[in-house]
Order: sequence, then C-alpha cells, then structure tokens
Amino acid sequence: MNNSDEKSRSLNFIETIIEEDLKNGKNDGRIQTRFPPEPNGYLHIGHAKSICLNFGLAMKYGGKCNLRFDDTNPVTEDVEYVDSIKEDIRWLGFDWEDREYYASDYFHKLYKFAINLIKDGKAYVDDQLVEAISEQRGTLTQHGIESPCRKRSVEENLDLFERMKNGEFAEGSHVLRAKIDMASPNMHMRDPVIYRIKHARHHRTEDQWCIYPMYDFAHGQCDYFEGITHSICTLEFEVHRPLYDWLVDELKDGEYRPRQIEFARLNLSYTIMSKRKLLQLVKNGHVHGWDDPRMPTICGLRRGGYTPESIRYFADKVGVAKRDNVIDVALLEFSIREDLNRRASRVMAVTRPLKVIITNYPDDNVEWLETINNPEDESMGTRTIPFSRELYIEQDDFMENPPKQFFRLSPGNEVRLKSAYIIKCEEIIKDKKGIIKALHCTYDPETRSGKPLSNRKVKSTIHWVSAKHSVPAEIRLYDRLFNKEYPDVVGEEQDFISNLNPDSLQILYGFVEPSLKEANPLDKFQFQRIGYFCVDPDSTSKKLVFNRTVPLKDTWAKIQAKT
RNA sequence: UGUCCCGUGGUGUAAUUGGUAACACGUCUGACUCUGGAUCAGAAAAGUUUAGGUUCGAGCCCUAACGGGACAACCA
Repeated sequence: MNNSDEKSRSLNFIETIIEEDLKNGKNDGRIQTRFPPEPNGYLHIGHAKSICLNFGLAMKYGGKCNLRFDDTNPVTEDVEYVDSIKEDIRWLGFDWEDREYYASDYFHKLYKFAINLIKDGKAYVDDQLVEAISEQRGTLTQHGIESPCRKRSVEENLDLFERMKNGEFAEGSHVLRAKIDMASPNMHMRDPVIYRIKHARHHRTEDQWCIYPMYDFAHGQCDYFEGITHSICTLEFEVHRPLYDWLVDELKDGEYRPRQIEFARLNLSYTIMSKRKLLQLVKNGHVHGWDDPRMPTICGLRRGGYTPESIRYFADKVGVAKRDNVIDVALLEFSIREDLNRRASRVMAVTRPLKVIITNYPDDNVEWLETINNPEDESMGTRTIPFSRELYIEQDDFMENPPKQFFRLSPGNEVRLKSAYIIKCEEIIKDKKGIIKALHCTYDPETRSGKPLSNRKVKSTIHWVSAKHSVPAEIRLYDRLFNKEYPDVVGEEQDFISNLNPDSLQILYGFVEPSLKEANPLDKFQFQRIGYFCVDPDSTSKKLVFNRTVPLKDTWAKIQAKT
C-alpha cells in the first residue's frame, strides 16, 4: 500500500536476525520460512499477521515460504479447514506455489526417526496411566522422578513401539517418550511424550496410522525436512525451544539447523481471538457462521468489506516484537479507511428516509445528473443519477429546531443536494400525532451543479436519492461483538457469552441510488457518514445488502453534548 | 517458592558501534464545505518500571528489586 515508508522503515528484530545470518553466510544465504496452521479452525486476523510476516520476509529476502498444515491430531482436524485456510491465504495475496506440505506427509520419516531414537537408547515406551506419568513429571518448582519404564531394554521398546503402531493397544495405554532429563527446570524436557495412540481416522492418511506424533516431535523435524531456515512462531512456544533444538540435533546430519524465533501474537482490543471461543460463537448460533462480518476471521473481515491490501497494511503497521500487546482496533479501521478512501466508489444511500417534495419542480420531470465516482481520483469516472420532484434524504440531515452548529436542513434554511441543486425548506408536513412525514422544499434552478451560477456557497451538502428511481436495500450495520464495558473477555464461556453485545447486528431498510442495482459483489462502496460497504457476496435475495465495516461515530451527538 | 521471556506517551513500534527520545494510530483545537467522518493546520501527551553501578555521557552495558507474561494435554 505505502511503498515509500516501507523502505525507510527500520528493521524489526527478526529482520535484524535474518540480515545478520545473511551477512555471515549462514545456510548459504538461503531464506526459507513457513506458515504452519493446524487445520482445526478458520484463520483470523492474528494468523494474518503471521502469514504476512512469513511470506513477507521470504519475499523481502528472496526466499520462499511454505504452507504446511500441522495435522498431527486427527480428532480436531478436518479438510473443511484446510480448504478455508488455503482460500484465505490466497485472498490475502500470498502464493505458496507448489510448496503445500502436511506434517502427515512426514509420518513415515518421523516414525523412522523415533525408531532410531529408541535404538540409541533415547526414547522408551511408557505404559503407565496418564495420571502416573503426570504425577512423576513433578511441578514447576519441583523436579520430576524417573518412570520405571525408563530402564526398558532397546529390544523391548522396539517391540512395544511396533505393536503400538500395529494397533495392538488401546488408546491411552502406551506412549513413546524421549529420554531427556526428569530433573530439568524446563517441564518440556522431562521425558516428553512424543507419540500417542489415537484410533481415529485422519483426514489425509485415513486409517493408515493409529499412532500420531506430538507437536514437539513433528514441528522441528518438519522444518528440518523442508529446509526451513527461520521457523517463526508465537511466544508461548519459547519454552519449547530447548526441546526443538534437542530433537533437531538428534536428527540433523551436517551444519544446517532450522532456528526457532518467537514473536508476540496479535491481540486486538474488544476482540476475541481464541479459536475455542470463536468456535463456541459459531456452534451456539451467536453468529451466522465463521464468515459472519462480526467475526475477526479473515473470511468475516472479507465479507465485512475489508480488502486484502488493508489487512496487509495493518499487519505491517502493527509491527513485530516480543512484548505482549493489545492493538487498538482503531488501527484496523484506519487501515481499511485509508485503502477504501482511495479506491471505493462514492455512492448515495439513505438509511432512515425522510421524504422531500420540491414544490416548484415539474411533476413528471426527470433529470439525469452527472456525478463523480471518487472525488480523490478522477480516473474513476462519473455516473448519472436521476433527480425528480420527490426525494428521500436522511432523517438525521433535518432538524426542526436546530442548535447553533447544525448546518444541514432546517426550516427556512438552505443546503446543497450533492451533485444537484440548492434547496430550501419551506414547510414541515406532520401527521395527526405530530410526526414529521415529509418536507416541502423549493429549489433554485440556477444552482444546478456544473452550471455557471452553481458556485453559490451554502454551509452544507447532503446526500439524497430520487424516491421514484431508488432501489430499496437491506442495510446491515454490524458492530463488533463485544461490549466496550467488558473488554477483558477472559473468563469461562458463561462470562464471555454474557459479554456479547446483543445489538451487534442492526438491519435497516433504506434506499440506494439505482446504479447499485447492477453492482458487482466485489465492488466496495462508500457512503456519507455511515462508513464503508460492500454488496454482500452471499446475498441470495434480490435486495442489496450492505455491511458496515467501520463503526458509526456520531459526531453530531458529540456536538449536542457540548452545547 | 523453579525456569524462561518481556517492561519506552492512551495504544503500538523506533532510536546508527552508548551521544541527550522519533513515527503511526488515537485524543483535543481550529479551518474548509458539492460530504469524504475526507482534507488541511495546530496542540496536548513519555524523559524510557524503580534503585544502584560503569562512563565525559545510559532507553541501550552491569547488578538487584518491582511489575507483566509463558511453562506442570497422551492439544497445537
């Protein structure tokens, strides 16, 4: 988006490491990264940061970035997720070319490595109960004690492990453990479990295996198999690094070794990012699906009108460091505004219609007026919009008793209708209950936009739509899902669900200009005061559906509060 | 009573081999008015968690304390 400040930007700490490695000729100057999602959920804005980082680094330093599905746990994973993940990464604008890998591709290699470890006396089968193993592991402050199985002979271990693989044992009855150090201050080094039995069907290897490697026994090795140079992950894996290195050292043959680097994951204010909780929202029907525009998922943001460019820009602005952070969602909103301000077509819409009748305008006359699509970019061209005697304007654009700073329409006052005429409010039409039904106005024929006398100044310009020609539209205003009063949604499901904002979806029925009837679902539009919209790509109804993508800030309420 | 990581304006990220805190978002003013919560102009806001130390000089180095986070799934 902004290439000029890209160049002047200082290096983040990972780039510093990479440049140092490059300078020292490490890995023959090769840069290889990877994005390794587990296919157990949809990608969200936090993953987008990681995707942009990994692919971005590879691009910047002339390297490659692999896509690798970390599919070592068949019970939580599904092809539905791998498909959505691929779609989302592509949509974000990144390409893994032919480098689409799966941890399950390496199950044989990992199995062989495990056997070598057993042969070296560095792994053993433990057939104790989970509880016993857990108890022997010790606590954070107390070292563990060695398992009685630790002394098993190589032959017996080999036999047992083979039988584990052959499905002779029940789930939970046996595990393979690395023999490291039960006294280590690092819990992950206390003879970690590296293989467990799961009689479950894997979405790729199906029933070929009933033993599956643990994350720790797969990740570093896969990195090694793929020639990853910089294995970038989030902070919570920091304590795993000694184990990562231990295993890779057992595996490696030669100088090359992938290096794990940790960075702080993205947190967004007022936003829930936990996959587990997001899944709850979907399952409990609080949202319409993973791609509900209120969700922080990539597909949700996409439906909400975010562009890939805006998300990449955001990921860049957010920075990379090791300290825990909470990014203000305002920065995300800024990113989409920046992008759409430049690229979106401006279009007129009325969400809460108020009828305006131009009393001195001929009854059956229609004028097609030319208007510019984007005042910031003339190359986006013009379109014509119909003007007639009866119009709709926004209820908010009229006040019967306006306070001082209200410059829009009020009795006896003039405003410009964008791209049309200056009108003056002459009379308010009310029903028996005193509710305003319509306004009678007069227009000044000399002030038509583009005409010589059109440059008469009035204090304000408002949007409008011709009543007869406009298209009824369903307008959805999506708010973020959580109340600002409860930003810390950290408790149990109950707390978290009770913090949901029940008004997070408002549906209004308004009118839009006729040009939108043929709108392409991929087009983005911008409306006065409301924000940014796109036509809902999934809308099956004939109605046009707009998703608001930035929050409605009520400046007018602010002005009122002050006076 | 453990190990590891991290403490810079409200938020996030910077600060050449130690040289006297910068940028962005946000906030607040004001201007503009074919409108787009755009644009323009301006302002407030940290002396870098604290205390020592090294140094002519420390946000950067050292020590300690304090604060925050991670780690005890057969999850990733």
